[in-house]
Amino acid sequence: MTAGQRAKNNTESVDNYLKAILYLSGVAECRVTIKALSERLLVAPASVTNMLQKLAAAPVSLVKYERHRGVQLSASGKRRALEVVRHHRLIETFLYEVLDYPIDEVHEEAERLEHFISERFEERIAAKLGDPRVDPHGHLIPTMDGKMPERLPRDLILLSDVEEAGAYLIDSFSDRSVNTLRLIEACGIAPEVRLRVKKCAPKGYEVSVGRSTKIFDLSREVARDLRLMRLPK
Amino acid sequence: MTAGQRAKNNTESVDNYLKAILYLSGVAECRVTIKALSERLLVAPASVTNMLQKLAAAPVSLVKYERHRGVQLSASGKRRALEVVRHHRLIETFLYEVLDYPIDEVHEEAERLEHFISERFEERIAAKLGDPRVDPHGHLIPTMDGKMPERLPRDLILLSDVEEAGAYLIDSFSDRSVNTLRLIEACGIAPEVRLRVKKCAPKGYEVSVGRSTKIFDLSREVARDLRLMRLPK
DNA sequence: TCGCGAATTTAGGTATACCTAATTCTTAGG
DNA sequence: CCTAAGAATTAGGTATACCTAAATTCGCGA
Ligand SMILES: [Mn+2]
Ligand SMILES: [Mn+2]
Ligand SMILES: [Mn+2]
Ligand SMILES: [Mn+2]
Repeated sequence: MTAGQRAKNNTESVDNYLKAILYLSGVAECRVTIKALSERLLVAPASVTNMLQKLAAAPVSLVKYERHRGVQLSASGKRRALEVVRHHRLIETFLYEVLDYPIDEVHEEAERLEHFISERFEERIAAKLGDPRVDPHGHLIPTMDGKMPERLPRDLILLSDVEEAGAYLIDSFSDRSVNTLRLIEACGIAPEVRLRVKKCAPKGYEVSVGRSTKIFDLSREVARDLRLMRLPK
Repeated sequence: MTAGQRAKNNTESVDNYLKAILYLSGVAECRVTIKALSERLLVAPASVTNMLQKLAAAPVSLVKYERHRGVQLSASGKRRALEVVRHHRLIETFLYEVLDYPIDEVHEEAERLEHFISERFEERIAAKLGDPRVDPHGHLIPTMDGKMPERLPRDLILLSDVEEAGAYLIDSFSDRSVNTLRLIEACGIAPEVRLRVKKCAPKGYEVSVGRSTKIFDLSREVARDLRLMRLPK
């Protein structure tokens, strides 16, 4: 990626479109609709169409776009999206581990800075952190060479989908809802920590965390933000 | 400063105008010409006039501007400029001390990031660094409450203005020229280090640094970037 | 004191990234 | 198989921050 190319393509706005497409297309990498992007980015559908046309028409096009049939990332679009996600998650880890940020403030700061740090900055914080594999929310960090690492095949389930009491391991949780994050932290919830589900009721869940026996009530709302790994019985 | 106000006023571009005015108006805070700003910011004079008119007309105006008579910072313009300079110098110090950046790379990174870090980020790196007084180039860091600290009254002189051999203390040096910075570092030059000037010739200077007896040749070019403190005899 | 050149300002234009309103396309249900 | 609701696109407009070229203003030196 030459300096010139980068200057033209990678504005903050473009980065955010690429990240949104990556996220919305999921592991199956299916086509993403204008409407979905419009909702995620809080931008009018007309603006999305406009931007996608530009991204597709660029000298080195970042998306595959066909009128009325949605978008997918091109190879270089995906490369850039993963680079930005790597920035985001490294920055979150750095803020949390080195600068002692409260967990509910790392996301917002990372969301801004991810677009403005240099390759050197990326390299230095990765080194400082010992090339971490996951961020403070348990999300995998794309590698230096631009690939999302394979996760060990885990039997993952959202807490909101759990229907029977039992023991689980916390895999990861959303980085977006400040309320959820505060609550989660108050319970001692963190990636790789044990979670015992005591009761599943329609309005919420009773759980205990780690080796503590204290019982916490988690709402359905919060439960949708919590991804668990089923433990073999 | 409310969030709304901030969103409207403090773009990267506005920040850079304010910093440039602060710098060019000097300690005497005299008026700055459009031409001087145009040259420092690498922007056409017409663009400068345009921007200054907007800054002056803003709901809370950032500059005092009168047609054909140059600009000065208003109280709030100065406050913001000093805040950005504080960001810049704290970031430089952080990159140098915590992330082990080479000295000649800190400025460029800081020049970008200074506009995008939050108050929390500022607070955390300042804490991590123990509220440093100066940056790695020896420049004073504005305080948290937005004032440039008084320097102890020092008898300062540029190396390029030195006319007689003698002993000096290095006060500070420019953060802008990568070439100068590399050279300076190779000599072991750093703030508060002793510099002995052995010979002043028209094409340059012969100096030794710290307790070393090794002689280095510094060009006039480089000498203009080096600020020294005269030592009492 | 007058005019000329430099500095500044005005006028008109570009690119990015948004917006709303009007139009067109797609497709699922009747 | 047709149609209308919803999705997408087009058309036309805004704000920021630049640009060049043309017009104006200032102040210094003859
Ligand atoms: Mn972002
Ligand atoms: Mn995260
Ligand atoms: Mn800057
Ligand atoms: Mn500096």
